[in-house]
Amino acid sequence: MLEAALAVFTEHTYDGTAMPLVADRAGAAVGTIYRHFPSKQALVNAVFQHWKRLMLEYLARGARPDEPVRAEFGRIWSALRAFATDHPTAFAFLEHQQHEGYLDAESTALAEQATALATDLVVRGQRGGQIRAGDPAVLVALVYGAFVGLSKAIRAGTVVGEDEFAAAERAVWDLLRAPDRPRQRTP
Amino acid sequence: MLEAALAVFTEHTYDGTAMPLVADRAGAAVGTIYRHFPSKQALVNAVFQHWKRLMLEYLARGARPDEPVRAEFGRIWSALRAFATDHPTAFAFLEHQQHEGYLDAESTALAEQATALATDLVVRGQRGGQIRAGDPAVLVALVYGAFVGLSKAIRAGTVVGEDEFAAAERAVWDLLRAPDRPRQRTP
Amino acid sequence: MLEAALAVFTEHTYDGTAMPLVADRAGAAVGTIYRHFPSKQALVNAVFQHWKRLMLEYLARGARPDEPVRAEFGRIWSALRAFATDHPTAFAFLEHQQHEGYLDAESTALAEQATALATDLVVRGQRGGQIRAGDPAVLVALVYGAFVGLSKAIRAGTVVGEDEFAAAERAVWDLLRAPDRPRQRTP
Amino acid sequence: MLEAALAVFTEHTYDGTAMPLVADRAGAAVGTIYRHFPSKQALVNAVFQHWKRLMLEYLARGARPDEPVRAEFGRIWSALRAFATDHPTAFAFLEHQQHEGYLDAESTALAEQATALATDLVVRGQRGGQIRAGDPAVLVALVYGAFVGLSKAIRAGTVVGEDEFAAAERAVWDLLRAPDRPRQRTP
DNA sequence: AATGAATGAGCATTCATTCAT
DNA sequence: GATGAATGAATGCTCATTCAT
Repeated sequence: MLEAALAVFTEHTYDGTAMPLVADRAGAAVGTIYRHFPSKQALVNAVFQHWKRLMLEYLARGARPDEPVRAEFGRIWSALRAFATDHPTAFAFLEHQQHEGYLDAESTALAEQATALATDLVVRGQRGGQIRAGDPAVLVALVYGAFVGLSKAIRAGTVVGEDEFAAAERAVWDLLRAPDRPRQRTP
Repeated sequence: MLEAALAVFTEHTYDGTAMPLVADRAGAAVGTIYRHFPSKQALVNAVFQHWKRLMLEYLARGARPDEPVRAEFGRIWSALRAFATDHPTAFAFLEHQQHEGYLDAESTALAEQATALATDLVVRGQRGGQIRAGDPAVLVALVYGAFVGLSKAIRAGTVVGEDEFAAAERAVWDLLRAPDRPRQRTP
Repeated sequence: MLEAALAVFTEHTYDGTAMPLVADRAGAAVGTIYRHFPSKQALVNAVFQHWKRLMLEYLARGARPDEPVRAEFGRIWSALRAFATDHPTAFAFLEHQQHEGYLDAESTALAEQATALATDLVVRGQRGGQIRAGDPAVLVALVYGAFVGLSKAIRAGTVVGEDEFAAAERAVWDLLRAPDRPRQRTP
Repeated sequence: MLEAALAVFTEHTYDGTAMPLVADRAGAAVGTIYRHFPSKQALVNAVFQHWKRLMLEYLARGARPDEPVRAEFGRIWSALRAFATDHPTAFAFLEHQQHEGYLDAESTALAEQATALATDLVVRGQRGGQIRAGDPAVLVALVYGAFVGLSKAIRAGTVVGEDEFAAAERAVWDLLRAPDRPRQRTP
């Protein structure tokens, strides 16, 4: 049922989705949905939380304490990629802007958890000199934005192979990583 | 009226926006909107086209033929920044995903025009060796995505000063630019 | 303008007709109609009265006092025919049932005038023995109904030539005329 | 619900009838109507077909093969009378002109079926010499028109008793029947 | 627990009418 | 006098939600 709701919400927007449509897709009756979720809003939030949690699991998977920042970035990038590949609809749904209107506190908290994870990485990288200086929030925004842009392009039809994806990862790391000292000084 | 429509569409989604709401915001009656636009869909498209065109103007502004690629990137970045600063709501509206359902051919064409502009820059940069190899569509997706991510953060409350913005520009250029040869070879 | 109103009211029903449509057809602006008629209802009534009056003129035309009943019937039949031929749209409009909702007192009075004229003929014919006995209202209803049915068929596409029309007139007169005494009694 | 729809459509015209009005009359909510009929147009057609079919049943009732034409006419007349008496609103509804705009193919076919039935009778009567010569369509139009005119009068308040009705039937048969030969020749 | 018919507020859109130009 | 843009109530229709089965 969460599956069905995810599909139609992603296809039609929250406001553009009629409950009967969700029911049809789920192969259940409207009334049945209301037995499990008190309202449409509760349903989207359940959907959001379900997949955001799964995404967080992907991100946490294989994490090692004291992992080098560069490697951690690579692992996170791969995790995002895996999630977006395994659950493309879910990823599309999660990244849609304008969830603001109907997301509840728990959903918002979950979303922030993902951001916190990324911010933490950036901060550690900055401390260790591997990641360039500047507001971590800005860097996270740029990097996550880049990833979202890429996924959007993929969903829109751009074919991105294994190599291409790895190249993209390196490109984004170049966005993040501290510039070489010599380069900065010499004209 | 385009102003009012922009505001409410951005706040509430296309489907989430009721025409009376547009009317209220415009300080006009519902019927009046229908004198100017035959339907809600025509209205969003008018809004989309109006601001997309303005954005294209910003991007074209100050362009010089034979401008070096690095400089051109900087100018485009500044143009985007200027547009997003001057018309934050419009920028938010334009970058919303899921426009697909209701945009007409002309709107889509306009959107592609902007992408073409960016792709063109990337291709030229690749030919000249300033921009890294790879599918230009992927690079454009990453870069535009990064910019969108940044604007989203700004709209969400992150304060980004002049310096910070310039730093972000350099970071994104690092995403784009061809890596230094020596760095790749030496351990 | 009455012409235009007649046309659209006949094509679309009173309720189904929008004032802008009347305006378009009349080649005038909507406001202009309201300069001449205070409301849509006033307009239909003007239309109704205009053509009902004309129809009454047709019926009165060529009337002779002390004309034999049979001849008078023929003349009235021809008058109806002439009116329905000269102003087919007007005839169609006038004969539409369900005028009740919006016709005012004067329109109703005019309609009754036509009925009175026919009833008077029937009563005189009954007194003179040329027209069969029975409630004159019933006979008038049958005869006028027959004429309306015929016009409807014509408007629907049935082609009715001069001879056919004369034959129809004789048939309807047979409906009206007193049956021959001998026929009733002798087998 | 068909009952309620019939009532309001007959009182107010198709275009003049608002769906909430139908709902009120049916003692149901607007949405409920739309569970049973996909649109207002579908509703009128359902109403039309329901009663037109019933009327056809009335007409078919008691038909005998090889029934003499005169008797068949009487039976049909009685059937019409019975239908118009049992279902006066339905009869009024069915006979309103200008159904053209919204009736669908099936409704139209049903209407033609009734006409065909009458035309068939006339043709047989003409072959047997009982019914006067001439375009059967014209005769059917006159006769059905006469019946409609009568019903209209009745609905408008004219009281028509059993005898009166039988007399009307004879009068209309006189419209239809072939004139006596002798009458035509002798002065 | 599941169903889906019923509800009525709400939506996009139209239309009679007004009124500044 | 004529115009047609503006108005907002009303229309056909949809949809989140309820509830008897």
